[in-house]
Amino acid sequence: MQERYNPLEIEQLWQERWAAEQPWRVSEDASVPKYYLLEMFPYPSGRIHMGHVRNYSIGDVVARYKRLKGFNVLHPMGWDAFGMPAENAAIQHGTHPAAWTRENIDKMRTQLKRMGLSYDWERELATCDADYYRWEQLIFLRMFDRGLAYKKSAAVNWCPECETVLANEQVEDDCCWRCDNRVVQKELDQWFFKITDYAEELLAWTEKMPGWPESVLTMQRNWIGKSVGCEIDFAVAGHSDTIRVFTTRPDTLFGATFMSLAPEHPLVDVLTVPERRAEVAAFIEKVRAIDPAQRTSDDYEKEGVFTGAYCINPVNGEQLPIYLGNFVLMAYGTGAVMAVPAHDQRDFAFARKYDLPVRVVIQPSNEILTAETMTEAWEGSGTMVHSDQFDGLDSETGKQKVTEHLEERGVGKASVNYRLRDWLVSRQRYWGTPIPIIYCDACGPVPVPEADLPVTLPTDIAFSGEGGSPLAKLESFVNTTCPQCANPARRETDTFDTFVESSWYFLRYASPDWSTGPVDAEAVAYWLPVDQYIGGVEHAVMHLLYARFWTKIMRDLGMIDLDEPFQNLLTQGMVCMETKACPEHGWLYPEEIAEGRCRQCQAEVVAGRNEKMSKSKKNVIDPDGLIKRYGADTARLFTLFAAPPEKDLEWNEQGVEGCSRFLHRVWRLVYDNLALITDAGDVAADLSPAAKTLRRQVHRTIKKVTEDIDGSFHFNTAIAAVMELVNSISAFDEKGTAPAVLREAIETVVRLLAPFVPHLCEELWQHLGHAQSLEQTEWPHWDELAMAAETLLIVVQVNGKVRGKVTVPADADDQAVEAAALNDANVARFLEGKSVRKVIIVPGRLVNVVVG
RNA sequence: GCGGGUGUGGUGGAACUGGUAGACACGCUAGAUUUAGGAUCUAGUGCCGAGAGGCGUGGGGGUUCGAGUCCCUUCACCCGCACCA
Repeated sequence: MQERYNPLEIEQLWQERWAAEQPWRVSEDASVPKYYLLEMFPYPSGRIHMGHVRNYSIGDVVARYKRLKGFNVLHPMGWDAFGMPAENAAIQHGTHPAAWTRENIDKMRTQLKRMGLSYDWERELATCDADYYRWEQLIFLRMFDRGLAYKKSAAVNWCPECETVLANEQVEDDCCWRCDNRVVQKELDQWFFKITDYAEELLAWTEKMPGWPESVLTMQRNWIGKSVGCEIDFAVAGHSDTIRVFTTRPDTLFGATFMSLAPEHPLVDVLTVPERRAEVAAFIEKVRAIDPAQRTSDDYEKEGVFTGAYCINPVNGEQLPIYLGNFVLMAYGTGAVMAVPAHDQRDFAFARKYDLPVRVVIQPSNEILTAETMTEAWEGSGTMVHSDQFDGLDSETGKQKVTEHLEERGVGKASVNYRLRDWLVSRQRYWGTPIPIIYCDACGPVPVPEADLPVTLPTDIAFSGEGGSPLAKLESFVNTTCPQCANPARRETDTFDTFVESSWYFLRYASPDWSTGPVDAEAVAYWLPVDQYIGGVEHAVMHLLYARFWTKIMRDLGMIDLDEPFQNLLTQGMVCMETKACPEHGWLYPEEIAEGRCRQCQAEVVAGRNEKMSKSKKNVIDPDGLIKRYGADTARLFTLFAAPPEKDLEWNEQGVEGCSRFLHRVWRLVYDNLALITDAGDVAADLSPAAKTLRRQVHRTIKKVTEDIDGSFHFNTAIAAVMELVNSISAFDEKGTAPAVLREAIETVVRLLAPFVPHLCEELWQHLGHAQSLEQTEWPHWDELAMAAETLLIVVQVNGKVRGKVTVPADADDQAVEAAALNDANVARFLEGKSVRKVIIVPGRLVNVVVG
């Protein structure tokens, strides 16, 4: 054994051995309990970043721990390989997206292997493989067949200069990122998945997922946004049309004083009176340019325009003017809102601005509202007034009664609305899964026959960044024949949102080479659900909701028997770092800064905020350098020790040194004591007090580390506990007389650290004389007997302030503890001249003496 | 704006069900030692105070024998918001 710990050398050795032996390949084995551990797969950007290092280090600890606990652990890795960056690289550097992506995958695979992560690499998959996406196309066809995939018009960001669709990310201050021209909203025919059909089920299951963080479930519930209410039809005066509204407050119907329509509402054209057309058109044009999220915020100035038309309130026959409002969205509800200014803040603001009447119909219990004196809407409950036969009802009962009344008269019905919208899945881009549809002039949209799958993404293609999707310009791809009538036809050139690929990769891992369908149902039945899913909190809603939806789709298509894909979810925090900028050159990488100054212009660098590490802000640390300098074990240990996984991790390079130092200490601990413990026998029955104390700590540490890993993933405190044990072993001064206790202690350190720093521990385990790998061992057990203490330290307070500490036998009763506490010299000092009113005893912990 | 989080020493963080606030580590200070090594070892290190002691978990208020933890209120920061992945 070498005197010095040389991480780079031993890590290379063990990684070579792992590559040759592939110890983490698994197959189904009904005789062993399975454990499916999954970390969110990466986008192959080319380099791993600290977020990956953290995510995969966390996962690897759990994978290695579960194997030692006897589970058959599935721990796969793959690549979310489609996406915009590959296409951007093609536009900017002329590289082909496929080549760029493959190269990046190779680089990142090497980096992940360099970290010593225990994956079953045989199951590796990349979503850009036709063998993967062909099954996605198949599932799409079956969804299309059942009406779960459909086309409708939707607005996209459009750059008139580049004549191309822009992602939200490509829009900077309402302008195109490439040409800086103003972006407009354009209506295009788009593919949607009917996730709204599953809204109720997705919502209901959130009540049955105890393995998920409550915060994530809450976010998903809010995203689905179920609201119970009522649809009401308003006839339009002088027209045959009616306007349907959705409201959660039918009890306020008598307070409606006007109607607000979304600018995109289909009736706008029909209703608007000729003399107001110009004004209405101008208003629609203005609203279109604004981001919907912005225009519906409470802060945004409420604006509208009168159409000149009126509708009729079905309960009292009143004529209500019809306006367009910038705060009404076509995508939510029916795109029309009955306006009740007295009881809705947005309507109130609108009414005050356009001088429309306010009518109070709900009176709260603690004040009297009047339309003239109100400064904001009363949105709470109360008693119904000015509502004819409903007067005097409380508003909750009123909701029901008014709904019943409308239903009887056939002008309304109880209804449920969701905030959730159908999933827009088509993208006007090249680097994605082709949507398998053919457009025929005679037959319309025709699905590609399943036997013709996959529709392969062509590779002979040019990228300019202008003129829309490159696929649409490739005649050899576009031109085809109709599968139904054999006449010339055109292929769909849109591709899928990359969220589609990531919605089922975890199912494919169960049988990655299955060639007769998306998955082998038996393999899925064995491995799924994922027992532990780990990934960034930023995926709390979209990815995790789409994956749940897709699982239910595959279930309903009869492909799998599974309701929910992820049993337990751990959402890790982000890795953050302070952004730094030069007034001249903008954001700077750490290496572009020397002594607080910009290397280029010597200007003083301005520190920004702590934000998520991102290339655009240049506040990134390249894990490669870290690994090259300290080794993978130190990099892993540091990310795990710096913070508990669910919290954001603020990057601080200095802590790395400490972790490296600790591993050197562990190495020395073994090296220095090797001769002493090599021939140590069993632990003796009668131990000295010091040996007993060390042994007690050994077993308490086993318990602590086990519970920290298994229950809460609090690896930082697990590591701290082992550090404390190492400190105690170093300070143990009976090493020569109690070698068996010393050996047990040292071996425990090595075994407990194995999931965290596997290379080092395997190496030390070998030096400790074990022929078998640590992986063949069982996770250590703790011995309650060895943990028991003979004395306890009791804190003594006087009026809640600590005044002393006493040591008592572990079996002392309350009386004895109280006597010992009152006897303590410093405590006695504080009791002098005062009378004891009460003594509170917390067994095993504390005595509080209350004096007056 | 809506939704979800976070806030504790100079720094990262610890604290079981309301019971010693600051474990462990970084940094810093002093000393020792050395075959000068990304060294190691010993002691110290929340703030104020000579000390006794007092003060301290973003701010303000409350409940309690006792509050980082529970309640009310307020501030600051971070993440997501449907075409980034």
